[in-house]
This record gives sequence, structure tokens and C-alpha cells, in this order.
Amino acid sequence: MPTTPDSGPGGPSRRRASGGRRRPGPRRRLSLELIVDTAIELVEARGLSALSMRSLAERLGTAPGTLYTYVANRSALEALILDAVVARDGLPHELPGTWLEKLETWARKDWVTFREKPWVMELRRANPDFGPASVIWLDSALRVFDGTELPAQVKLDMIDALDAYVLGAATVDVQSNGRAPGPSPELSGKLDEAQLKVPTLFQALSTGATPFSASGFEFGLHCLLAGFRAIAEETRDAPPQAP
Amino acid sequence: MPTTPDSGPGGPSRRRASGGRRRPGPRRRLSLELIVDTAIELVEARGLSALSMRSLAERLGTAPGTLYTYVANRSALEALILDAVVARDGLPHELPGTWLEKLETWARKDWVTFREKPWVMELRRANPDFGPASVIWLDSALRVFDGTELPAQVKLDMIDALDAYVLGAATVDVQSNGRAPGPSPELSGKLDEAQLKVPTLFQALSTGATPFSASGFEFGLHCLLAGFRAIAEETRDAPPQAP
DNA sequence: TATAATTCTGAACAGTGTTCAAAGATGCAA
DNA sequence: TTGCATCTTTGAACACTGTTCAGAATTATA
Repeated sequence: MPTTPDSGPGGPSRRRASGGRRRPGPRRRLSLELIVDTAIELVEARGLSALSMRSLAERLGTAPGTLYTYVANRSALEALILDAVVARDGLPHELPGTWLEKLETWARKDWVTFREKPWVMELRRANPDFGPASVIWLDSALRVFDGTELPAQVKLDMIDALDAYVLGAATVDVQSNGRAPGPSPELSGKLDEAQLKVPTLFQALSTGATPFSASGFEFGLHCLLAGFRAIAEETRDAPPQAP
Repeated sequence: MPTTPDSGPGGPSRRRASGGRRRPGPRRRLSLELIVDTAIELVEARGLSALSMRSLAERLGTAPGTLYTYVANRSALEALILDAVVARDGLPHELPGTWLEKLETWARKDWVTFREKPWVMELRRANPDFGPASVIWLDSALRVFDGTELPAQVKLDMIDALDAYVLGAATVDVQSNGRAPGPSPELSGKLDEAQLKVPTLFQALSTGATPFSASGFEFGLHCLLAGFRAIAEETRDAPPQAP
């Protein structure tokens, strides 16, 4: 189904069957781009929870139902928003350094983005669809490995693994934000009880160690990348079955 | 369980101030345990989206408002549900093998749970609170390292990193479930266009490689654990600053 | 100018979490 | 036993949510 660029991909009425002539009906007062941009403004200002079809419509000066002429439903709108912010600042393959260094700074950049804009993370988690920008992003991620002898599947697996780790770590981090970074208040409240019931945890915390530490993300990132490097060296030393 | 089993910790009215004598008022017809168990039944049968204060109240034969005498709000209810299913089947330190093997099979077990019961994963993502069972679980996770010379912070970092990876990977996996495991339909639909715009991705997919592959989780797990092992060996060869 | 097609509006529907006054139930003291 | 204070339950209500839909308004074409 060749959806025309004029009316949105999710819009119920497909105007201009690639012919070009406008079909009867009043002119559209909005556009997909305007809707998505306004939605992003709204989310950026007041968080994802402040985005509703009603609030968005109000900001646009229309009735809520009007939006459904441009977008199939809220889920489709979120997909558009996500695709609009994917790869907003640079693509992975444009980064400097070796392929490992590119992976590293890309992961770190995503980590920063997720922490600064949790709504991007929430959208990514809730929306499985791969929009055009996401496809281009994946292509760019693969280009990071240009000049490497790794099998395509390994490249994809590395991308996925790194992506999963960053997503998971950011999720946990955003969750535990605002909580005490020191010994958890739950435990410090009943110290003697903790010493009895969870002695190992108690002892670990009393050394000054803390779960969800600031160094936590870097630690896991380092480990994962070390594993990547090892795999790459193995592959180089023992090339594919058919030499 | 230190909290009196009668009235819940989240209940607005704290009955029996550990004195013992009942205070005036009708007998409670429900209990926290009953509420949580029924909620779990409901979720297990029809998914997390089927759980609402109304549906739960109906299943319990009461009015929705009644639930708020036992639980502060929906979020608190979810926390109770989560804590009730955490470590349902075994604790990490009870697993066989070396500490690395314990970590590995624990991660794999969580992975399986998350895929089979996505609602557990959703609850974990949405609920930052560490309930009593979660604290015990963390204690058990630390005991995995018993007999190891690793610093407490490293142990916690390893636990967090592994946890984050499993959570992220399961999230992505559950998302992309139901989608074609082969070349994405979006791309195969417009092959010639893909060949032009995203040649690297196109080429990778044409070799039979696929993103979100079945092997993806195991790959990342392997890499992460390899990193752990390397760190552990480093630490053993170069013990802490003050020998 | 008439017709068909499209958009926009405003009300409505079913659902959500949550609150609250009133009613009923219970223990205790007088 | 009577009265009272306290607690639980109820059912209605509030403010939301996404979504649908008949009707009104607008536009291009025959």
C-alpha cells in the first residue's frame, strides 16, 4: 500500500492517490509535522504524562476528534514522536575512534539522553515499531563495524546487547532516582533487624558500597565492551569455517 | 514478616497498635493476603492490563472503595504484588556451581520468567520500591560471591549490571515478539528502496542475519560474564591498595 | 449549481484511579 | 442495657483517559 506523504500514514483518509489533484473537502488546518512538533513541545515541557489527546488538541486549538483524522490512535502518535527524536543528534557511524570506541560513546550518549529525558526512554520501551528514522539509525549502527571482519549476526547481536543494557540500566537508574544513594532508608531504619535477617547485605552496605551507584553504568559498560573485544579477537584468530 | 498480618502496612487505619485488643468497628471481610493473591490470579489469567481496582473489587465481591482501606493506592498494590512474586522459585545463592555459573543461571532464569510472564517485568519496571522480599533477594544475590575476594562495590555493580541487561533485553524481546524474525517486513516490502537508502543494513539482512535474534540474549550474557571474569582476575592479581 | 467527498466539531461512551458522605457493624464504658 | 466512639463498607460522584460518531461546514468537480 503506497501511502502518500500528504496525509499521515495512519490517517484514515488517504488523499491524493499519487495523482496530485486535491479531492473535495475543506482544507486541512493542521499537518502531521505540526502535530508531532507540538506534542514534543508539550512532552518536553511537562513530561509524557501530560500528553493526552485532549491536551494536545487544546494546544493546537482544535477538538480532540480532529487528531484522529491525522493519526490512527495515540499509539501511532507516540511512534511518530519517537521516530522524530531518534538520532536527533548524530548517527553512530559518524563518531570518531575505533569501532569499540564508537560503540562506547554511542552507548554513553544514549545513557545521558535517557537520564535527561526519561520520556524518550518511556517511548522507546512502549513502542515496538521501527520507523524510518530508526531503520536509518540501525543502518548507521551497522556501519560502525565497517572494516571489521565480524559476521553480520555478531554485529547485530552486539548492537542489540548494548542497546538492551543501556535501556535496562537507564530504566533502573531513573527508577531509583530521588532515593538515597547511601544505605537504603528501609535498612538504616531498622539496623539491628537488618544485621540479623540480611547480614551479607548489611555488611556490604556498611563498607560504604551502594547499589545503583554512579559508577554502576560505567562498570557494566566496561564489562560488556571487554566481552565484545574478546569475541572480536577470537573471530580474527579463528576465521569462519570456510577459509 | 514483622508487620501484623491483620491490617496491611499501607492501610490507612493501623489497627492493633501491637497491644492486641480489637478496636470498635465491623470485622474486616478481606485481608491483604487475599487481595494480593486474588490480584495475582487475575493478572496471571488475563494480563496486567486487566487489573483495575474495579475488576479486582468485583472479583472479591466488594466495592472498589473498600480496597483503599487495605492499600493506599494502586501503586502500593502493585508493589505488594511484585514483592509477592519476587524470588518465588529459589534464591540466587542456592544455585549450584561457581559464582559465575550462579550469576549465569540466575540471569537465564529471570530471562525466562520475564518472557513467560511479561507482567512481572512490567511491574519491576514500574515499581521502584524495594519490598522485604526484594531486600532478601539482594542479600542472597550478594551471598553468591561468598568466598570471593571482590570488593563489595564490585559485587553490587555486577548484580546491577546483570539485572539491567536482563531487564533491557527482555523488554526489547517482548516488544519485538510477534514480529517477523526474518528480514523485517518494512524492508522486504520495498527492497529496491532499502538497497539504496540503507545498504549496510540491507546487506546484513540478506546474509540471513536478523536483529533481535534468538541468540541475541545469550550473546550479550556471554560477553557481560566474560567481562566479569576478567575483572575478577585483575582484582585477584592486583589486590587492594593496602596489602 | 448540485453532488460527492472530506474535515471539523461537540457530545457521548466506556473505562480508569480516587474521594467522600452516609450507613451499618462492633467494642467498650456508664 | 444504653450510649458512644470507632471502624468498615457502600454507592455515588469527580476528574480524568482514549475513542467514536452524527451532523455541520467546507471544498472540488461534473
